[in-house]
Amino acid sequence: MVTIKDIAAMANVSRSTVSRVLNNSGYVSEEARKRVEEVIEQTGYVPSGYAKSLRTKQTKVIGVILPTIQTETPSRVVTGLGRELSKHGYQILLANTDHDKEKELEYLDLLIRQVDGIVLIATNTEPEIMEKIKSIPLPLVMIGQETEKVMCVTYDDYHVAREITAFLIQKGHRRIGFIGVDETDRAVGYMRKKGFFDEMQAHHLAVEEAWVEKCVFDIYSGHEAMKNILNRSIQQPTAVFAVTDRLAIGAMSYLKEQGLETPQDMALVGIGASELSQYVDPPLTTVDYKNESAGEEAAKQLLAHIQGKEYQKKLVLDYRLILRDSV
Amino acid sequence: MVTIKDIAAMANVSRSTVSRVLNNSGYVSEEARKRVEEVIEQTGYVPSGYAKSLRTKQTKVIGVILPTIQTETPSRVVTGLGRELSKHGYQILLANTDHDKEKELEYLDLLIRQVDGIVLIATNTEPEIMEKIKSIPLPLVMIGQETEKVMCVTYDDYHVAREITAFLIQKGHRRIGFIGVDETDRAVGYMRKKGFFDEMQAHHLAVEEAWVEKCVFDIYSGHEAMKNILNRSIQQPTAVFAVTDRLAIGAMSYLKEQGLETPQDMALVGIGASELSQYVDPPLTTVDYKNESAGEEAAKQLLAHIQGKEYQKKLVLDYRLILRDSV
DNA sequence: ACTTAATGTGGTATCGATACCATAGATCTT
DNA sequence: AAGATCTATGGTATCGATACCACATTAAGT
Repeated sequence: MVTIKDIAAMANVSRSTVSRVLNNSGYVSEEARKRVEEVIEQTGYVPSGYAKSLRTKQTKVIGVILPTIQTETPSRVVTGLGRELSKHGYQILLANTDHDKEKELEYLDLLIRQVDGIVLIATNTEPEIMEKIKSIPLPLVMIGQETEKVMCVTYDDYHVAREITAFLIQKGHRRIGFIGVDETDRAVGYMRKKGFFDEMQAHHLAVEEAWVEKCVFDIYSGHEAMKNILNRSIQQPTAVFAVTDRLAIGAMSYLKEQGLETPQDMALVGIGASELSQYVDPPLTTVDYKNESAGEEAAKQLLAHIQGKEYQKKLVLDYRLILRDSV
Repeated sequence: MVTIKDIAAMANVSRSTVSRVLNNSGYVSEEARKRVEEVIEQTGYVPSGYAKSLRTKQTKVIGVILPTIQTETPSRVVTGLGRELSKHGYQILLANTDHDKEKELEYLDLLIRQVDGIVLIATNTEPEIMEKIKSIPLPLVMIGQETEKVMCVTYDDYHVAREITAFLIQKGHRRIGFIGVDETDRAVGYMRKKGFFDEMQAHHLAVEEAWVEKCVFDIYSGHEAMKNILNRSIQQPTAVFAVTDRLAIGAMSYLKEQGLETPQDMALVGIGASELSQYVDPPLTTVDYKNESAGEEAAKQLLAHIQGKEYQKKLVLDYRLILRDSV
């Protein structure tokens, strides 16, 4: 492998001069610069990243910890992150936890000495992880979950839930079911649920226990939830609010199996604006969270922090209701 | 930041001994080991990855270049890659080209000095890129495209296309349309098309020009293709083979708009076994390429190569037809 | 013309780890 | 009992880059 030393020898200058050319720093004569650049061109020399990092304490790499890249939310966020980071010469080191909380901790430790900053697409806010996060001596931004003393880019899950619930009510629905997820996921599990119940209560509408289901994050789980709701309820709801599109689509597939029509027999809403949502039949009413922007914003704030510039500690992003035929 | 030197001082041993403890190499007395481990525990010391890399010439990082992570094929492959790589302590550096061929070249250069190996989820096999690839002094594996002298993990696109075409014919279809992509994508564009035409010819079935469309990789493009086929054909086909599920689903959405029934008015097949495919109405007949296995296999072969073990230069993976109601 | 500043270049220490060698004492051979 | 071998440890060079300083040389300022 060709090193800076070789380039220096071949161009008849010192390593220092080559380094100056490489980094466009200090004084270099046109003549010397040209010679060095030619040699670099000829040899296809690329500086060693780790040698550079060792000296400069900068890796130009951002670690991204996420639960999966198989669903649209994280993959969109990563796309946004990548787009913004690459503009500034940063790269992404991917740490996929596969929904394993242990690994989240492991990766945090592992990344510490390899990256300049960390983006955490979080799924839970348990104390153990929160403590670990606060102990990380590195700029870190959490996406999707709000926590004290940590940089966060979040969505307004509570008001989204209220708004979409209000929309169902406005459409005339009085008996509304709810398909949620575990509340250890504070944003998706707790806040969306709270928004739903608060809005229902504000309209003096009761929510029967039989109409409420807790799922994991997959389509089949939504299918089962709808089955449970229908089989268990004495008086059935006329609409169901599912906290993710995938759950709503699972629910819809069960309705279809039973020969029930959406929205006539049962209206449905989801959250996420997944690609699926517009191609199911009928197209699903949902909320666009603009995940790519979230990624871009997170990257911007993180880079600002790294570069010692001013940055926003908390950022709550905008959203957009997408009204389609499922209601 | 605490370094190996600090640990050595605190544990009253030399840096060499700490290094031996860290790497479980050479001789270390129980006593010394315990002292070192305690200090490491207390301080939360993590060795500097780049210092280590500089000395050992190993980064334990694999670069992954892909066109997007927003579609299921690459994201599944990356999941498989990650799963296998993390078992061996390797991490993934993600390079998203956003379908930009220029960036593919750039990233190849950029990664050279930062990773131990490269995985390329390729979309085209143009000479420029192929030459670059062959010049890379690093183990590299291509996924999804076959090329000479390069490690490849591929699918048997040609036979898949023949088989699924044969299936349509066996179901009684004689007039079959085709929605493909640009042939610079050799696997998806060229091989699948060739398989389709060869199988049709083997059955002495003609394919009218009006039934053939070339798309880009998105759902809307499939929608437009179906529109074109229907509007242009004098005698319309009774089935259409789309080379990806997304194209098929786009086509299906156009049929639905026009009040046409699948499969009665028009049968449809795709390739890819996307999650969407089972939740559209009717569920789509498609082919499962087991992308996660492809990722895992690619990782295994790449690691074998890196470790100087024996590895397979070419690997053609299995597939599975999934018969659903769209035919 | 003589100080001061700007330009250009090279030498050396250093980042934080590992590799490799030297050394010393304990244990084993024969 | 002398040499060989095993165990345990430390010292030093090194990986490939940058930082920083020292020193020329040239240009500018008064």
